[in-house]
Amino acid sequence: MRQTQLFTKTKKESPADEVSLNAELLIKAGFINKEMAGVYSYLPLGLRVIKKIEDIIREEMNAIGGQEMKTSVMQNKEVWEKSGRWSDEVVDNWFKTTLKNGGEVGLSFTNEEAHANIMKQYINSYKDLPVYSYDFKDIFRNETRSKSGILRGREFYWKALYSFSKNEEEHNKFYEKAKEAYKNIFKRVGIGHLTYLTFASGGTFSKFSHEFQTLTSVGEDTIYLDENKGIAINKEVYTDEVLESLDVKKEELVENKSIEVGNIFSLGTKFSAPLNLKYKNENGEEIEVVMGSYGIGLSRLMGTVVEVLSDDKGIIWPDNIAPFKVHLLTLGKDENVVIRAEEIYKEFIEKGIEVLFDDRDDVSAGEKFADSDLIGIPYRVVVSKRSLSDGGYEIKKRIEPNGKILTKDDLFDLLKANS
RNA sequence: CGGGGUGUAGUAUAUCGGUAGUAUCCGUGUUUUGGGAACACGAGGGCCGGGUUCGAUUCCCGGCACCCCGACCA
Repeated sequence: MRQTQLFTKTKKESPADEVSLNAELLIKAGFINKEMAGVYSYLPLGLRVIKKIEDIIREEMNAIGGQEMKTSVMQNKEVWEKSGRWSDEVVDNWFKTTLKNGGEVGLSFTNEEAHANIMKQYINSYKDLPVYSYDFKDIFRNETRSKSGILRGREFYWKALYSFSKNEEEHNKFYEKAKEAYKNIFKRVGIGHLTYLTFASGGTFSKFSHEFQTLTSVGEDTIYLDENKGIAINKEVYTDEVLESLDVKKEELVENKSIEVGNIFSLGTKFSAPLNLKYKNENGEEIEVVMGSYGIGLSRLMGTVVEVLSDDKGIIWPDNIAPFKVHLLTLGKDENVVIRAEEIYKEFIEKGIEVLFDDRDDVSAGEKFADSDLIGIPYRVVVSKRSLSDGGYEIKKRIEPNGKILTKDDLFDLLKANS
């Protein structure tokens, strides 16, 4: 894409009404637009990142048998009354509204009921199980206080998968697979090295739930990390008993602030019982379905990446979720420079390498570099009089201080080797 | 929901009870191009409602919005 065609522009000034780093950088670089507290629009660059994250999650969910669907945002009150979660006394952060005919609807704040209710239509026999359904969805929560940019919004984007299994054993097998899939996701998104499987409170049907916590000082959670074992314990379940059951020693734990980027949870029959979600086994007996829930906040994940990977110049996107792989810059209006840049731009496109081409001819070199650092695309390729007289194209990784001059063939070889 | 703070051009800010200033951004022109270029000219502003006052952007009251701390949540 040509930067002259991109309608967003970078801002030099930080927004006055944002303190959090993720919002500051994402707004300055033109990835998101703030609409109101806790509500952000995703602009072309930001949407590209969200879609990259979405693709990674989709691949991992499909790999463990997930089937994608899209559940409605408007939710049927009756279904939620059955599960006991319609009342404001039970859930106080619903966004609810009234229909013209007087009926009430709510906007999705979570998805267990929606999925389980659909499954009532399709799960009748043991032959129908297991089933793993998921969707990507905008979720609405009437938070009393949203904060930290896109880390905690009133409207946010998530993936939720629900597992429907015949029994505990079948459930547990899938649960372990989901755990591995989640590890893959955070690794592929680029924060695997900072993200830890964390034991948290489980509820009625299991001792623990599992959270994926990314270390960052802006996090809202406190965890106790055992670096060697690669696991952590949420403060909410940090007791001697728990430590013993997990075979970790207090002396080896380090307290950290962290943000929950995902969680997986055994639900047992908490929803299948009230919603009457049952199947018949081989003997014709009716059995309640065993459920599990597996969530990731994509918008929060994007914000977390920005929080933990940026530097003083701007964002540093990991290769897998960067809006583009290459940021191509021309310096100067020299005719030969422009011709060579146009040439290599076409070649990037032909080779299927995602490229943002800073083809602006009225912008100084310094400004182009500053913008490029702020936007944070992994590879910067410069075409200028100097680079051409030095023998080709300068390529520099965003995370490295210095670049090098390569011929076109070597440049494409390098990019190919790193894709 | 408790506590604290802030609302001035697109953005970031200054001053002031009496014609609202600067930077950036934007438009025009000339000269520039390897780390946010220079000059000239031009356009653009006081959250909403009420009160005090000859006069309010400024002071007072109410509302709304936004930020931060706490409680609560992916």
